[in-house]
Amino acid sequence: MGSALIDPLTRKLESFGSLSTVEQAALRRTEGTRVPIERHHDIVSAGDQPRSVNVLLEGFACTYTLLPEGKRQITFFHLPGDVLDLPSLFIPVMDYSLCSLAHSQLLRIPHEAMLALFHEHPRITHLFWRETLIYAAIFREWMVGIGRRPAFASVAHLFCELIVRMQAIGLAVDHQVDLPLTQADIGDALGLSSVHVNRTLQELRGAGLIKMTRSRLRAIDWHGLCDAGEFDDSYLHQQQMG
Amino acid sequence: MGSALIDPLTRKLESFGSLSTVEQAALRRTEGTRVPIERHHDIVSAGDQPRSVNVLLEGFACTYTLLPEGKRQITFFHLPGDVLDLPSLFIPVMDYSLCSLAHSQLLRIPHEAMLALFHEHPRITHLFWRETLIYAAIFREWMVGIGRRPAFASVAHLFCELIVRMQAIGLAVDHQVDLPLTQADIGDALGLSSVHVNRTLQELRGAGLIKMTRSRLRAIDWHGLCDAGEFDDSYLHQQQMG
DNA sequence: CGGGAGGTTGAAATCACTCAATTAGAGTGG
DNA sequence: CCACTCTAATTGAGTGATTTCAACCTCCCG
Repeated sequence: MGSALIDPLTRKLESFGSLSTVEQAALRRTEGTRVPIERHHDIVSAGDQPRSVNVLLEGFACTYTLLPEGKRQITFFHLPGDVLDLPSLFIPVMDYSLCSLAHSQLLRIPHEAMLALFHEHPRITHLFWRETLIYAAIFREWMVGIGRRPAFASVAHLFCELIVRMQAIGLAVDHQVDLPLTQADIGDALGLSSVHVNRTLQELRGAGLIKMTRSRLRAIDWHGLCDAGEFDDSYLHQQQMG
Repeated sequence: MGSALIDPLTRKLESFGSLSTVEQAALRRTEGTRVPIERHHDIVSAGDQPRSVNVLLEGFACTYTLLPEGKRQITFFHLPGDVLDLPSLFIPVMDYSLCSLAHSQLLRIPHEAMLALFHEHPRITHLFWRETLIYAAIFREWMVGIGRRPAFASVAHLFCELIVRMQAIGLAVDHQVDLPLTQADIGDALGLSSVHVNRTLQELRGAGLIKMTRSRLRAIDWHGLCDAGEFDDSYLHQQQMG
């Protein structure tokens, strides 16, 4: 059943480590329910105690936290192949919320199935742990950007990260990606107001670094964009580059 | 040899999950070399490819990243019991640097010994993984603070986090802790200038929330401090509270 | 041809930064 | 025990980045 469905997960895991045929087969055999989800719907909310884990098969999602005054901080953008709520396997209560940013497809896998997979395949366990550690590296890089980089560099860096991550799973060609992000989303990720994001995007366009329509981002000058964002992809620890 | 030394690690692991006597014994049996380290010395640097892992036995350390222009972003404060460079087990090249903030004691454990421990004790593996996930939750909370909270709340939140984490390992009594942080360190962690940190600390003192000497922090009004920082300790997922 | 979400613009206000000088403290050597 | 020194804390003034508020525009979709 999961057969073709779980492919994005396999592809993602293989973007930073290799799997044996046996392990690939075990992943494919893992049971799960396909769940479609509309744009801008919560997938899991802070405080929930999930009994299953959600794999993003298609679409786009984000992790976020809401502050008392109503401000929002997005703490991660999830791409196809990501396990959205892996922490729920080891930490019963969710401390963050998840929201779809585009019409998406999820694969819902029961905790038991996931834990059985880990039990039987230690290398898969290590790959998932490795993924957790790479996410932590991405978090650190976001902290650097939010804390110490001015808006221009910060936005450039985010775009570089997303393009490289999309490329690693085959969803970007030629530094060009579908990005269903509003300027408010970008601002909430980088700690900026949407007005300031708007002006910063104009600067990036003016500098000839990017072209951007409603839902498509293209890096016209990839090296220039990397420079502007002080971007060095080594922290993403990709096995291969696109 | 590691016998008495590894205790802080055991205590830390038990602060968010329980260990059997067998598992505790296995941890105690793990070989390692004790290494003292001066204040303000790098323990590991970005780009290194360590063959061993460092446990902080005593003292205080931080993870940081240096930007081209010389700015620094601290991305984590490590307390006794923390494994400082666990990622090096699964990710060969370090993407961050580590620095001691006080005279400290390390326990250096070879990668093989660590991996053997994981191989033989799956529950220890899961506890360490759980620790990694809790760190990720702390990272998210830092992003929220850096990105969306004004300085006053941001500093208050950081102090709350450190006091609770110190309490969990028995190093804080009565909301009072030894904190060998300069105002520049605090600023580099929160994305603020040291001048602004100075003024913010004066406000916190003026509001009757804290008392602070060079290396000692005391929350005079714990609830007030939590309010000011919008602090809710659930994201730290502590097993027990001190 | 509305309606609504998201993008764009301008002006005023604010938070935080930089620069530069001064003070306080802790440790050291004589 | 006192000068000396270095690091860290403090202060003031001027600047700059980013926010807020509020209005207006534009595009997409039904």
